[in-house]
Amino acid sequence: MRVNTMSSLKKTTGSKEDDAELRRGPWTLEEDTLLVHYIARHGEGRWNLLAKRAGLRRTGKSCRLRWLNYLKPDVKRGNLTPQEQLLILDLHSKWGNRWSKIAQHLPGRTDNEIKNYWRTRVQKQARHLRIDANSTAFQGIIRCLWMPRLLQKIGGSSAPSAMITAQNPAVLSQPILGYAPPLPTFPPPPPPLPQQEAPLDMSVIMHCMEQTSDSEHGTGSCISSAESMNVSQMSQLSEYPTSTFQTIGSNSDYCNLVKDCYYVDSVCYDMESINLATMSVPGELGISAVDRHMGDGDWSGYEFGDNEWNMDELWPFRNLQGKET
DNA sequence: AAAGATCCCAACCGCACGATT
DNA sequence: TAATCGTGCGGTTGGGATCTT
Repeated sequence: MRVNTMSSLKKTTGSKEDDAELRRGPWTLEEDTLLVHYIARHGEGRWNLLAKRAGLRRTGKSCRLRWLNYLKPDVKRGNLTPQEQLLILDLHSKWGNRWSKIAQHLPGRTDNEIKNYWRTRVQKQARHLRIDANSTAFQGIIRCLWMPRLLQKIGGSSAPSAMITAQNPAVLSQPILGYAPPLPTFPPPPPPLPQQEAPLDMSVIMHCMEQTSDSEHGTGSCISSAESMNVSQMSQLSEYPTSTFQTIGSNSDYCNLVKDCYYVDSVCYDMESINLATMSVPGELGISAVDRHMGDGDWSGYEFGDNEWNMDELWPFRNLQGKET
């Protein structure tokens, strides 16, 4: 446990008396033990008093935070599961940065952990694309790209092209951590897509993104933020060719964008056919010509890893991302 | 192998708000 | 009614771990 091996303590910014009295910085194993034993005997609450009586030279706030975020027995450690990630994305689209409220729907996960996840994984992607993480465009990308991918992962498909379909209700009807989405309202999916679908025109996509990101008043997203897309709808997204998908959303350009991205990455996996050198990418996205090269990435062989599951794996533009400067 | 860059997350901070004195 | 206390929340930071060059 990293935090317990660290012995350095930051200096307080308070008075000299405070310096002598209060410890800050990483908790030691001894402090953890004191806190756990005290709470086991006397319970939580009255944190300032608790800190004194337990013999901890910590503020009540610090004790409370340590207990809630780390020591409490039901705190879950480790990577967030795809189900949890999906739930976070969905709930954040509804409630915004209401971390504690979101955390209430993820048993064992703390608001701090969810907040960290959002900042380190989700906002990072928004920064890479020079899109406001709270913009309609980015919300749409999350709903129409990442969430279907998470559903794909949840469905347990080993091959990237395997889809979660309406014919696979065993997957779709399962509530995620007690979160039961509404039933789908989509029409039956069309026949499978032909593999000779026209190559993706990335310049059109980027153009759509630019326009959509400029439209911040509710019409930009293919899925209304007011009425969130349910799990089945998201999964069925993948069943629709672009032409069909156009009819679903309120903004056909944007829906084409997200559909095309998802379609190309998850069905075709033939990024070799995209001539990146000729692409015209709006400057707003800040993707340099160099960064657009796919040389480092091997899209044709790309697969989702089984052990690791993070946003980078879900991100269709990951090989287009420039390094942050 | 080493240095620098980046990632990640535990912990801190300030503020708000309700309860209590 | 005002002051104080306890708690909770969201934003930010520090620094070890990991990755890249």
